[in-house]
Amino acid sequence: MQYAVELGGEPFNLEYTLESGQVFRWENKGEWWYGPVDGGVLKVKQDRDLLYCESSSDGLDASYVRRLFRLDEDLKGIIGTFMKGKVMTNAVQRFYGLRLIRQERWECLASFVLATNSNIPSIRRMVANTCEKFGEPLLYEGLRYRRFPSAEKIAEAPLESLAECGLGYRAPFLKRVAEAIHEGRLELSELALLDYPEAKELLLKKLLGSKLLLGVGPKVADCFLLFSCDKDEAFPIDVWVARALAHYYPRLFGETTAKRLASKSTRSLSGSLYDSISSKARSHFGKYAGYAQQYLFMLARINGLA
DNA sequence: GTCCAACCTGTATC
DNA sequence: AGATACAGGTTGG
Repeated sequence: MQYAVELGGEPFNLEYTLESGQVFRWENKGEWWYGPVDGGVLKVKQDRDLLYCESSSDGLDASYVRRLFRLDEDLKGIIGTFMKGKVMTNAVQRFYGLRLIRQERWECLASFVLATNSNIPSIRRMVANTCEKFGEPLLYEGLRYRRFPSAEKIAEAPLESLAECGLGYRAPFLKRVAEAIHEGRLELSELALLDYPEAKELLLKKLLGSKLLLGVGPKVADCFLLFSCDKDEAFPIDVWVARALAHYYPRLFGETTAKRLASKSTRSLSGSLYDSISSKARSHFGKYAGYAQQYLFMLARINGLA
Protein backbone atom coordinates (compact mmCIF):
# COMPACT_ATOMS: atom_id res chain seq x y z
CA MET A 1 0.00 0.00 0.00
CA GLN A 2 1.01 3.61 -0.56
CA TYR A 3 0.35 6.59 1.62
CA ALA A 4 1.86 9.77 2.96
CA VAL A 5 2.42 10.86 6.52
CA GLU A 6 2.34 14.54 7.33
CA LEU A 7 4.69 15.68 10.02
CA GLY A 8 2.61 18.74 10.75
CA GLY A 9 5.59 20.77 11.82
CA GLU A 10 7.02 18.06 14.07
CA PRO A 11 10.81 17.99 13.65
CA PHE A 12 11.96 14.77 12.06
CA ASN A 13 15.03 13.72 10.15
CA LEU A 14 14.67 10.23 8.73
CA GLU A 15 18.31 9.85 7.85
CA TYR A 16 19.70 10.85 11.24
CA THR A 17 17.13 8.66 12.91
CA LEU A 18 17.90 5.54 10.90
CA GLU A 19 21.65 6.07 10.96
CA SER A 20 21.99 6.72 14.65
CA GLY A 21 22.82 3.13 15.51
CA GLN A 22 19.45 2.25 16.98
CA VAL A 23 18.47 -0.14 14.21
CA PHE A 24 20.54 -2.47 12.11
CA ARG A 25 18.39 -3.66 9.26
CA TRP A 26 17.29 -0.55 7.40
CA GLU A 27 18.84 -0.05 3.99
CA ASN A 28 19.19 3.03 1.89
CA LYS A 29 18.45 2.69 -1.83
CA GLY A 30 18.46 5.99 -3.62
CA GLU A 31 16.15 8.30 -1.77
CA TRP A 32 14.17 5.47 -0.22
CA TRP A 33 14.81 3.63 3.00
CA TYR A 34 13.73 0.00 3.25
CA GLY A 35 12.99 -1.51 6.62
CA PRO A 36 11.97 -5.10 7.26
CA VAL A 37 9.63 -4.53 10.18
CA ASP A 38 6.85 -6.40 11.87
CA GLY A 39 6.49 -9.16 9.33
CA GLY A 40 6.62 -6.93 6.27
CA VAL A 41 8.70 -4.39 4.45
CA LEU A 42 8.27 -0.67 4.96
CA LYS A 43 9.64 1.82 2.50
CA VAL A 44 10.00 5.47 3.46
CA LYS A 45 11.20 8.62 1.77
CA GLN A 46 11.24 12.05 3.35
CA ASP A 47 10.50 15.30 1.57
CA ARG A 48 10.61 18.06 4.16
CA ASP A 49 7.34 17.91 6.07
CA LEU A 50 6.12 14.83 4.28
CA LEU A 51 6.92 11.15 4.58
CA TYR A 52 6.18 9.10 1.50
CA CYS A 53 5.56 5.52 2.47
CA GLU A 54 4.97 2.21 0.76
CA SER A 55 4.58 -1.12 2.44
CA SER A 56 4.05 -4.78 1.75
CA SER A 57 1.14 -5.21 4.15
CA ASP A 58 -1.92 -3.39 5.43
CA GLY A 59 -0.67 -3.39 8.98
CA LEU A 60 2.22 -1.17 8.03
CA ASP A 61 0.08 1.92 7.65
CA ALA A 62 0.32 5.56 8.60
CA SER A 63 -0.42 4.95 12.23
CA TYR A 64 2.25 2.27 12.31
CA VAL A 65 4.77 4.76 10.96
CA ARG A 66 3.73 7.38 13.52
CA ARG A 67 4.13 4.88 16.28
CA LEU A 68 7.45 3.54 14.95
CA PHE A 69 9.09 6.95 14.76
CA ARG A 70 7.22 8.37 17.73
CA LEU A 71 5.87 11.18 15.60
CA ASP A 72 3.05 12.08 17.94
CA GLU A 73 5.48 13.15 20.61
CA ASP A 74 6.37 16.79 20.94
CA LEU A 75 10.07 16.62 20.14
CA LYS A 76 10.64 20.33 20.70
CA GLY A 77 9.18 20.03 24.15
CA ILE A 78 11.24 16.93 24.85
CA ILE A 79 14.43 18.60 23.70
CA GLY A 80 13.58 21.57 25.89
CA THR A 81 13.79 19.38 28.97
CA PHE A 82 17.44 18.50 28.47
CA MET A 83 18.87 21.26 26.29
CA LYS A 84 20.94 23.06 28.86
CA GLY A 85 24.49 24.07 28.12
CA LYS A 86 26.48 24.71 25.01
CA VAL A 87 27.35 21.12 24.19
CA MET A 88 23.81 19.86 24.13
CA THR A 89 22.66 22.94 22.23
CA ASN A 90 25.21 22.17 19.54
CA ALA A 91 24.31 18.51 19.43
CA VAL A 92 20.62 19.25 19.09
CA GLN A 93 21.19 21.81 16.36
CA ARG A 94 23.53 19.54 14.46
CA PHE A 95 21.18 16.55 14.54
CA TYR A 96 17.86 18.30 14.72
CA GLY A 97 15.02 15.91 14.01
CA LEU A 98 16.76 12.82 15.33
CA ARG A 99 14.19 10.70 17.09
CA LEU A 100 14.12 7.52 19.08
CA ILE A 101 12.62 4.59 17.25
CA ARG A 102 10.08 2.34 18.91
CA GLN A 103 11.36 -1.11 18.02
CA GLU A 104 9.99 -4.58 18.38
CA ARG A 105 11.18 -5.91 21.70
CA TRP A 106 12.65 -9.28 20.89
CA GLU A 107 14.48 -8.01 17.83
CA CYS A 108 15.83 -5.08 19.81
CA LEU A 109 17.09 -7.19 22.69
CA ALA A 110 18.60 -9.77 20.35
CA SER A 111 20.30 -7.10 18.25
CA PHE A 112 21.96 -5.47 21.22
CA VAL A 113 23.11 -8.76 22.64
CA LEU A 114 24.88 -9.23 19.32
CA ALA A 115 26.19 -5.66 19.44
CA THR A 116 28.46 -6.23 22.42
CA ASN A 117 32.05 -5.30 21.75
CA SER A 118 31.42 -4.93 18.09
CA ASN A 119 30.95 -2.19 15.53
CA ILE A 120 28.04 -1.19 13.38
CA PRO A 121 29.03 -2.85 10.08
CA SER A 122 29.80 -6.02 11.97
CA ILE A 123 26.54 -5.90 13.92
CA ARG A 124 24.61 -5.40 10.70
CA ARG A 125 26.34 -8.41 9.22
CA MET A 126 25.64 -10.62 12.22
CA VAL A 127 21.98 -9.63 12.26
CA ALA A 128 21.66 -10.07 8.50
CA ASN A 129 23.30 -13.50 8.60
CA THR A 130 21.04 -14.60 11.43
CA CYS A 131 17.92 -13.42 9.59
CA GLU A 132 19.08 -15.02 6.37
CA LYS A 133 19.62 -18.35 8.07
CA PHE A 134 16.64 -18.45 10.41
CA GLY A 135 14.12 -15.83 9.34
CA GLU A 136 11.04 -16.45 7.23
CA PRO A 137 11.40 -15.23 3.67
CA LEU A 138 9.09 -12.61 2.24
CA LEU A 139 8.86 -11.11 -1.20
CA TYR A 140 8.47 -7.43 -1.94
CA GLU A 141 8.98 -5.64 -5.25
CA GLY A 142 10.44 -8.83 -6.61
CA LEU A 143 13.17 -8.96 -4.00
CA ARG A 144 13.46 -11.38 -1.14
CA TYR A 145 13.59 -10.11 2.41
CA ARG A 146 13.65 -11.95 5.70
CA ARG A 147 11.67 -11.51 8.85
CA PHE A 148 13.61 -11.35 12.06
CA PRO A 149 13.62 -14.94 13.35
CA SER A 150 11.38 -15.73 16.29
CA ALA A 151 12.83 -16.45 19.73
CA GLU A 152 11.51 -19.97 19.34
CA LYS A 153 13.45 -20.48 16.14
CA ILE A 154 16.67 -19.23 17.73
CA ALA A 155 16.07 -21.21 20.90
CA GLU A 156 15.78 -24.39 18.89
CA ALA A 157 18.69 -23.66 16.60
CA PRO A 158 21.83 -25.71 17.15
CA LEU A 159 24.64 -23.62 18.56
CA GLU A 160 26.84 -24.50 15.61
CA SER A 161 24.35 -23.07 13.12
CA LEU A 162 24.18 -19.88 15.12
CA ALA A 163 27.93 -19.71 15.20
CA GLU A 164 27.96 -19.98 11.42
CA CYS A 165 26.32 -16.57 11.34
CA GLY A 166 29.59 -15.13 12.56
CA LEU A 167 28.29 -14.39 16.04
CA GLY A 168 31.40 -15.69 17.78
CA TYR A 169 31.08 -15.92 21.54
CA ARG A 170 27.77 -14.11 21.30
CA ALA A 171 26.08 -17.21 19.85
CA PRO A 172 25.46 -18.86 23.23
CA PHE A 173 24.34 -15.50 24.64
CA LEU A 174 21.70 -15.11 21.97
CA LYS A 175 20.56 -18.68 22.34
CA ARG A 176 20.22 -18.36 26.09
CA VAL A 177 18.11 -15.22 25.82
CA ALA A 178 15.94 -16.86 23.17
CA GLU A 179 15.49 -19.91 25.38
CA ALA A 180 14.44 -17.81 28.34
CA ILE A 181 11.75 -16.20 26.22
CA HIS A 182 10.68 -19.38 24.50
CA GLU A 183 10.38 -21.21 27.82
CA GLY A 184 8.24 -18.41 29.20
CA ARG A 185 10.70 -17.41 31.92
CA LEU A 186 11.16 -14.00 30.39
CA GLU A 187 8.15 -12.06 29.15
CA LEU A 188 9.33 -8.91 27.41
CA SER A 189 5.91 -7.30 27.28
CA GLU A 190 5.55 -7.71 31.03
CA LEU A 191 8.98 -6.26 31.56
CA ALA A 192 7.86 -3.22 29.60
CA LEU A 193 5.04 -2.63 32.08
CA LEU A 194 7.43 -2.07 34.96
CA ASP A 195 9.00 1.30 35.48
CA TYR A 196 12.62 1.79 34.52
CA PRO A 197 14.41 0.94 37.78
CA GLU A 198 12.27 -2.13 38.38
CA ALA A 199 12.65 -3.42 34.85
CA LYS A 200 16.38 -2.94 34.91
CA GLU A 201 16.77 -4.59 38.27
CA LEU A 202 14.72 -7.52 37.13
CA LEU A 203 16.84 -7.93 34.02
CA LEU A 204 20.21 -7.58 35.70
CA LYS A 205 19.78 -8.84 39.24
CA LYS A 206 17.20 -11.53 38.89
CA LEU A 207 17.50 -12.83 35.37
CA LEU A 208 21.17 -12.24 34.70
CA GLY A 209 22.13 -12.99 38.28
CA SER A 210 20.52 -16.41 38.08
CA LYS A 211 22.21 -17.07 34.72
CA LEU A 212 18.86 -17.30 33.06
CA LEU A 213 20.20 -14.63 30.74
CA LEU A 214 23.64 -14.18 29.30
CA GLY A 215 25.09 -11.26 27.42
CA VAL A 216 22.67 -8.74 28.88
CA GLY A 217 24.72 -6.32 30.93
CA PRO A 218 23.83 -2.77 31.94
CA LYS A 219 24.41 -1.28 28.48
CA VAL A 220 22.41 -3.89 26.59
CA ALA A 221 19.62 -3.65 29.17
CA ASP A 222 19.48 0.13 28.78
CA CYS A 223 19.37 -0.08 24.99
CA PHE A 224 16.55 -2.58 25.16
CA LEU A 225 14.56 -0.54 27.67
CA LEU A 226 15.08 2.73 25.81
CA PHE A 227 14.57 1.56 22.24
CA SER A 228 11.74 -0.90 22.73
CA CYS A 229 10.07 -0.28 26.08
CA ASP A 230 9.55 3.48 26.12
CA LYS A 231 11.85 3.92 29.11
CA ASP A 232 12.97 7.36 28.06
CA GLU A 233 15.08 7.94 31.14
CA ALA A 234 17.31 4.95 30.31
CA PHE A 235 20.77 6.22 29.43
CA PRO A 236 22.87 3.60 27.64
CA ILE A 237 26.58 4.25 28.01
CA ASP A 238 28.76 2.81 25.29
CA VAL A 239 32.31 3.90 24.56
CA TRP A 240 31.15 6.91 22.56
CA VAL A 241 28.80 8.22 25.18
CA ALA A 242 31.44 7.57 27.83
CA ARG A 243 33.91 9.61 25.82
CA ALA A 244 31.39 12.38 25.33
CA LEU A 245 30.67 12.53 29.05
CA ALA A 246 34.34 12.45 29.97
CA HIS A 247 35.18 15.09 27.42
CA TYR A 248 32.27 17.50 27.69
CA TYR A 249 30.89 16.92 31.16
CA PRO A 250 33.81 16.15 33.49
CA ARG A 251 32.30 18.35 36.19
CA LEU A 252 29.07 16.41 36.27
CA PHE A 253 30.90 13.82 38.30
CA GLY A 254 33.01 13.83 41.41
CA GLU A 255 36.72 14.15 40.80
CA THR A 256 37.41 10.49 41.46
CA THR A 257 34.65 9.33 39.13
CA ALA A 258 35.67 11.81 36.44
CA LYS A 259 39.21 10.46 36.52
CA ARG A 260 38.09 6.87 36.36
CA LEU A 261 35.79 7.72 33.49
CA ALA A 262 38.52 9.54 31.56
CA SER A 263 40.92 6.66 31.97
CA LYS A 264 38.33 4.03 31.15
CA SER A 265 36.49 5.82 28.43
CA THR A 266 38.29 3.93 25.71
CA ARG A 267 37.51 0.63 27.38
CA SER A 268 34.54 -0.84 29.08
CA LEU A 269 33.10 0.45 32.32
CA SER A 270 32.76 -1.69 35.39
CA GLY A 271 29.24 -2.25 36.68
CA SER A 272 29.47 0.16 39.58
CA LEU A 273 31.09 2.90 37.53
CA TYR A 274 28.39 2.45 34.91
CA ASP A 275 25.70 2.79 37.56
CA SER A 276 27.09 5.89 39.14
CA ILE A 277 27.71 7.63 35.84
CA SER A 278 24.35 6.78 34.34
CA SER A 279 22.51 7.87 37.46
CA LYS A 280 24.33 11.23 37.42
CA ALA A 281 23.57 11.61 33.73
CA ARG A 282 19.92 10.76 34.30
CA SER A 283 19.52 13.31 37.04
CA HIS A 284 21.26 15.93 34.93
CA PHE A 285 19.34 15.38 31.70
CA GLY A 286 16.04 14.44 33.27
CA LYS A 287 13.15 12.21 32.27
CA TYR A 288 14.16 12.21 28.59
CA ALA A 289 17.80 11.43 29.25
CA GLY A 290 17.63 8.70 26.64
CA TYR A 291 17.01 11.26 23.90
CA ALA A 292 19.89 13.34 25.22
CA GLN A 293 22.07 10.26 25.10
CA GLN A 294 21.21 9.69 21.45
CA TYR A 295 22.24 13.23 20.53
CA LEU A 296 25.43 12.92 22.57
CA PHE A 297 26.26 9.66 20.87
CA MET A 298 25.97 11.27 17.46
CA LEU A 299 28.02 14.25 18.54
CA ALA A 300 30.82 12.07 19.89
CA ARG A 301 30.97 10.14 16.64
CA ILE A 302 30.89 13.14 14.34
CA ASN A 303 33.65 14.74 16.37
CA GLY A 304 35.69 11.55 16.37
CA LEU A 305 36.23 11.63 20.10
CA ALA A 306 38.86 9.21 21.33
C1' DG B 1 32.19 -5.80 46.37
C1' DT B 2 35.88 -4.52 42.57
C1' DC B 3 39.37 -5.36 39.02
C1' DC B 4 40.98 -7.27 34.73
C1' DA B 5 42.23 -10.57 31.15
C1' DA B 6 39.95 -13.05 27.67
C1' DC B 7 36.72 -13.27 24.17
C1' DC B 8 34.66 -14.35 18.20
C1' DT B 9 35.45 -11.91 14.13
C1' DG B 10 36.38 -8.49 10.52
C1' DT B 11 38.90 -4.57 9.24
C1' DA B 12 42.52 -1.12 9.53
C1' DT B 13 47.24 -0.10 10.26
C1' DC B 14 51.98 -0.94 10.70
C1' DA C 1 52.93 -11.05 4.83
C1' DG C 2 52.11 -11.60 9.75
C1' DA C 3 51.31 -9.05 13.94
C1' DT C 4 48.70 -5.95 16.46
C1' DA C 5 44.88 -2.96 17.74
C1' DC C 6 40.31 -2.03 18.09
C1' DA C 7 35.19 -2.13 17.74
C1' DG C 8 28.18 0.70 20.38
C1' DG C 9 30.49 -5.04 26.66
C1' DT C 10 30.08 -9.10 29.27
C1' DT C 11 31.85 -13.01 31.55
C1' DG C 12 34.34 -15.53 34.92
C1' DG C 13 38.12 -15.85 37.90
